Amino acid sequence: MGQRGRQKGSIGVKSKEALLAVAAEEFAKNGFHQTKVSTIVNRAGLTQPSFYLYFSSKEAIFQELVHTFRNKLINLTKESRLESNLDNSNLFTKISSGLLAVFQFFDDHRHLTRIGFFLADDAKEIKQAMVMQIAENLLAEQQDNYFRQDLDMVIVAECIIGAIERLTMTKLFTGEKSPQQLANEIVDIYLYGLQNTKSLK
Amino acid sequence: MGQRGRQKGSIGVKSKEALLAVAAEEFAKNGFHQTKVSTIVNRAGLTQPSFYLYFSSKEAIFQELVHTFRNKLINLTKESRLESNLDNSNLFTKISSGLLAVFQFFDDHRHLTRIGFFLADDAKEIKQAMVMQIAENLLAEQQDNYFRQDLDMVIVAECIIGAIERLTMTKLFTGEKSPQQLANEIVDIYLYGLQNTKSLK
DNA sequence: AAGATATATTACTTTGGAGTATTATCCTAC
DNA sequence: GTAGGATAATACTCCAAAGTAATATATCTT
Repeated sequence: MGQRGRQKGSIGVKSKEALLAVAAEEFAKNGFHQTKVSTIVNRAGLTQPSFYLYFSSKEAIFQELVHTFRNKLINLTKESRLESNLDNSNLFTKISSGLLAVFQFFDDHRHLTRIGFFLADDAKEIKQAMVMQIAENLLAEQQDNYFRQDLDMVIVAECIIGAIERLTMTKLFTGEKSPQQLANEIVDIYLYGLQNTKSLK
Repeated sequence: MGQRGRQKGSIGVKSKEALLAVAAEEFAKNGFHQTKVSTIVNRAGLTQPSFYLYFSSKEAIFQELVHTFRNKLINLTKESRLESNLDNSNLFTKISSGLLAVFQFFDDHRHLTRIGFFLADDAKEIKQAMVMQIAENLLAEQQDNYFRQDLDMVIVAECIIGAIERLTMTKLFTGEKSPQQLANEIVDIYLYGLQNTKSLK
């Protein structure tokens, strides 16, 4: 238990990674204030001062996790933009695959997602950025006359992000639905609406 | 400033109400942990020990606010259920007026809403209850063949609550949109969908 | 083999902020 | 006008948890 001094080769990178991994888990489970530095270091097999060898404060390690989330998310966005250029499938599939990428990403990074998307102070801005990007895409399709002309696409984008938020927590993270299912169901609802077009009324 | 002893008639009810009002504002603005009991009592023109005359702990006053929110919301639900029975307008108006009531309520109780709907630990259950209720209503309309038969109404309800959450924060509380506008826009989107039915494709 | 450096520990300080012991003042009832 | 309950203030205690000073040990370099 807890050797002193320098370990073989590792140069402490392992300790830092261990701290980040445990911190992600703890923050995701308990939020920022409920999470104690002492818990993080204990679970990482270290002691308090070692923590401050790698991070200047509790705030700092939290921000590093938020940053990681944001960067990964930005990369995802870039990738899926490239893909969708090559994509000549129909509208449903096009939109659905974009959503799929998001849900898949959230599912693959549950802890980071809880931190960066739900807990962080900057979650607001992160979501705002996503809204803008979705609104932009929707607007393009609208101008191509795929969508109704009378809709405010920013509002639509807000609704979609709201739906994503909610379904991520209640259906994805509970394991009730797969990323693919959620992507399809959202597109189905938003594209075609609830109304029975063969309605008898 | 700050007389000692009993005040005329008031029996301390005023102090309690002042504390609740200030606490609602502070919690809504800064969240639970960032809010200090010392700030609450200062702003209410009292001192720390007086606080504990009315509430057993900081947690207790927060819970009382959450409780108030929940009760008001439940009353709202009861009322709007009565109204919708008398209502023989069309589908759009029916759904819209239900949503309007919710947005109107949130707008009228911004602090309580932030606390009970976004900050509280029980927010999850409160929303869950709303989802179930909406899902129930939707299901009835679906069985009457107003809505497509192939949709999972729980998922739809989740999406709608997500949209409500999001629009409440970004459009209602910022003053960008009125309750009526939001209610109409949501119904429009969800009922008819995005797709251009007169599409040229 | 001997610094030098990185990594870790033991044991401590500090502080913000929740909650309290005690005392004082005002109002009502008798 | 005085006893007693209610409402308030002064001046604390207490504790959890962040952060630090001083020190020890393992490995790398030459």
